[in-house]
Amino acid sequence: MTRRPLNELGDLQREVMELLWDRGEATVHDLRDALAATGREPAYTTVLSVLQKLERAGWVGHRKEGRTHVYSAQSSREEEGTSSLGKFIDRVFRGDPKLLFQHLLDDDRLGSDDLEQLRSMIDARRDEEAEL
Amino acid sequence: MTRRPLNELGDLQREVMELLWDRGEATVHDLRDALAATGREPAYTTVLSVLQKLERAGWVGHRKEGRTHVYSAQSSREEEGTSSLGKFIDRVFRGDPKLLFQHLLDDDRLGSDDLEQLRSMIDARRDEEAEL
DNA sequence: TCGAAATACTATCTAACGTAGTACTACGGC
DNA sequence: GCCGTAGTACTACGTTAGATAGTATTTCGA
Repeated sequence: MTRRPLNELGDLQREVMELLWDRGEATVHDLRDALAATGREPAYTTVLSVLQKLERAGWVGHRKEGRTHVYSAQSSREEEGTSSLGKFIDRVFRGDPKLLFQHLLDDDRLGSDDLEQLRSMIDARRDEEAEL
Repeated sequence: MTRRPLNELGDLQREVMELLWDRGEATVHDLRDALAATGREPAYTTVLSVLQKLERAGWVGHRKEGRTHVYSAQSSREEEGTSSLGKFIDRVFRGDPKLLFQHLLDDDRLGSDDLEQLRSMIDARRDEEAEL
């Protein structure tokens, strides 16, 4: 079973993953409370079901603490971001990251400060490569 | 009805869109033949159904030529790429394009030539901005 | 041992894709 | 003018997945 990328998870699933990534680990109750604070108020069993489904799909794992299950993400947000990004580039930009980048630049989502930062990031990356 | 982003279309739907973008326009038969060439062999009515669904969702339009419908994309691949990218960044990188960019760099999907190109792209973009 | 808390199991509703069959329409040849 | 064929419209089905939540079962602790 190939797992769907992060951006294709359902809203509740993604929110749960975000919470787990932020907290490291959490019980069903923790998550339910956190969700309640953001307006959603899912039933306890709803959150549990979501977690169990995420666990079957390999997104989360749990350990036992007494009788309660403490859930945590199986992979980092960074890893999921990367893998999700890869699939996204394949689908939308035919595997060409430069195309994506071009869109990013054209999209004036980035100010000139941002552009400056990007340059530094590229340079840093290049230095890293030079060291090898 | 908010249209799903490009990366969330089904495989057949996305293939059809790609074909339309490549060709400008095409009939059901054109598309069916093109798909057959790539291994898929959907029935004529399947392709038609997909097109009709895409049309309802605003992805494609058609004009009449005699009794046949000639389909074409309603928006450019560039536009769809951009809008799709926006949603993707929101979902996976919490709205921060720089985070995405960092992933791109770390992912060694890009060689040093590519990095050089990115720098030029940034500079070009900066020059554009300076002109305003 | 008994009750409360937690999880496991199961079910329903909705939406979307892919697939394709059947029904209807209209042009073009005879 | 009729009829077949090509084309589209309509409809249906199977599958998958998410969101939701109820009921059944287990187990810890007082």
